[in-house]
Amino acid sequence: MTGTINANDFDLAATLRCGQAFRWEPTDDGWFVGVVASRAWRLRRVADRLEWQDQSSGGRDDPDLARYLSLDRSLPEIIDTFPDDPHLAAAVKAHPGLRVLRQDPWETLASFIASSTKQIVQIRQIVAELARRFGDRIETGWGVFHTFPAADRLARCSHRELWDCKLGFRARNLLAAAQAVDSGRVRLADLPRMDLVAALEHLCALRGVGEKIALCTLLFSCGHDRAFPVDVWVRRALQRLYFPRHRVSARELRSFTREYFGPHAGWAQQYLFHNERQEIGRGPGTKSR
DNA sequence: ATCCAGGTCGGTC
DNA sequence: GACCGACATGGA
Repeated sequence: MTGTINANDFDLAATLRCGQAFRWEPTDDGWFVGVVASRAWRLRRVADRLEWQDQSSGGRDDPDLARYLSLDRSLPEIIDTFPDDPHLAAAVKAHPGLRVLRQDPWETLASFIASSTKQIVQIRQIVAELARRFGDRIETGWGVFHTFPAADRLARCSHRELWDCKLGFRARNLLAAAQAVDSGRVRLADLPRMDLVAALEHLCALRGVGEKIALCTLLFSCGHDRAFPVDVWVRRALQRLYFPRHRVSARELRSFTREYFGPHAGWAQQYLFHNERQEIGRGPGTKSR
């Protein structure tokens, strides 16, 4: 099937390549290809609309795509809630149209469990390998794809099988998480309607899941717009922009990020994160990365 | 070769 | 509470 949806205030490339999702790839003929809701898609910008195709030949139209891309929300209204400061304004101006996605909670949690002290390139490799080995195969006219394996599938993997996907010491954390989700001990479906603090605690019960990974999951897949994960990049940005005079403690940073950025703090975080990463490679003293 | 990566955990002081 | 090293692996 094919179709278009309204896509004002939307930057497809920035949204898919800003580090919140790990499975989208640009093609040389101008599309982005990936898998959402167990279906392969390709997407591209056409004028002020988003054109999409999926592999089904007569299947259903899908409102889930707009939801996945957060196109059902008003970006200007979200940005209006940001505090009025020049640093954040510059980050927003650098990538207007960047949106926080609503991804599948399990895929997001699993991906970020794999992310700890890994470069984004390597996270992408790990996630791709998990899908290739354990996901369901999807054939399309424009390539072969794999769904991200559900928790019950990974729960049946051996430690060695996960280890072989280059997970290293993260393998046992991912296996334990898969088993916890599969058994119902951790209930991802409840996270969106839980209080942010309660949801955070629920996820942090998992070994290998601390505040940062939990907040990424809650922001990128559960609609918790207030969740503000602080990683090395965001930490650097905040230190330089908001605390130039003294070195901030983790404690100070936590209270600052909880108070200052408002009800959609996580979106602000994503602008700062993406902007900080883009800075490298175009600033003076260019370190390539 | 050396450092660091979208961290977390279990020890110390 | 804060500071520190271990944990695996590979890219730069």
